[in-house]
Amino acid sequence: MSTAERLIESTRELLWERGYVGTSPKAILERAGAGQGSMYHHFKGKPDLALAAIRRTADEMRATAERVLDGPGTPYERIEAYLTRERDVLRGCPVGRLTMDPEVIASQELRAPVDETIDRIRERIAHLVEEGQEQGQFGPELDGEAIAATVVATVQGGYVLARAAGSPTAFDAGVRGLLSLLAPRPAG
Amino acid sequence: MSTAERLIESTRELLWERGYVGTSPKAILERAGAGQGSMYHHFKGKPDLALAAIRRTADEMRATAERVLDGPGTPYERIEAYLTRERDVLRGCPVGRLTMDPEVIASQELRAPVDETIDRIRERIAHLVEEGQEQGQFGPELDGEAIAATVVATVQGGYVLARAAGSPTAFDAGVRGLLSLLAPRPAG
DNA sequence: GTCTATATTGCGATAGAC
DNA sequence: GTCTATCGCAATATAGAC
Repeated sequence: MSTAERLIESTRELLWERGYVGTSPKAILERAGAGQGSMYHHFKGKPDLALAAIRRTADEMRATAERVLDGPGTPYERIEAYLTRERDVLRGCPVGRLTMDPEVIASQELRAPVDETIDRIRERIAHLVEEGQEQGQFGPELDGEAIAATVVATVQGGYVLARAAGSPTAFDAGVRGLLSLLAPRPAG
Repeated sequence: MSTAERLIESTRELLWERGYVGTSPKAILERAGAGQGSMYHHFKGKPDLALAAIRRTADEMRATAERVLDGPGTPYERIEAYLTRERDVLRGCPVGRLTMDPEVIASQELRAPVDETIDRIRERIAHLVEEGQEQGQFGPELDGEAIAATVVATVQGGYVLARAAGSPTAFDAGVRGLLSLLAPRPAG
């Protein structure tokens, strides 16, 4: 792996663990096994390197989510698959956690990949809910966009509950609760 | 307001805006209008001051939530009141945001008030769901603990969606979606 | 109790040798 | 391209005057 690659990968790990304000160039360099010069040769500085790392993490997460949401099964089953896919719950969401970072939120550039990724997933789920309605799996009274926001929020908030408690139990409970509310009508 | 009070209040504001790793003693002192000596006279250091601030914020949030959850109305109405109470959505949750802070999570002492507050609210909502079931307002197939986790997660995750988008719209959509799923059965 | 002065360490970036 | 050396400044804390 090239030095630039190792810098990006180290930054991704640290952004996930400690966020942007909690991640120092020094820590990145130590993890990547590189010196100061390498970083400033390949990147303009910390924000530039972080942007590359955030973009990659966001793209990866979007791909992972869409693989499940576009996979096999009924709309309900695909939403269920999205909600229950394996996650390292206590680590939190590498994209969502960035929204709690003041410097990410203050920067139009750093926030953009976060916004776009979450938005894309939300839209994909909204569309699935509408498909489910056409098939009679979900009631016609539901608003696809609103349900999609609830689904994504339950995941993102599940991480908060789990990390607060130091246990993934609450994440699983939140997902289970939502699935029980979403469960297809017997007529479905 | 005493110097110690001003230090705690300034710390609360900064923890909300920037988290623990993003908040420096210098910034606290500037906001409080105090010198280095005052802080180290009243508190053992940054962690000690942060603990006082977190405890107060957690206690306040718990009281605010319980005031609504123990207020008037049916179980559904009280959960609705909790979900729709006025919030400064783009600022995020002053308690929940701390779960994304590596140093808060690493410290048993700093995490405890966060854990206890979220847990208390969750338990109160779980109990409300069970009351609603006894009154036939919610279906007997629901699990109170799971629904409570979904409710709290929707709020916490709603902040994530809103901050990602730079607009409170998604928070409101998530809440609306959840309320539509929770809506009392017509028979209720 | 509060202040200023100071110590030590690390941050984020630059310079320039190799 | 990568390294070490260095810069200017802030983080966290201590010392000691007032």
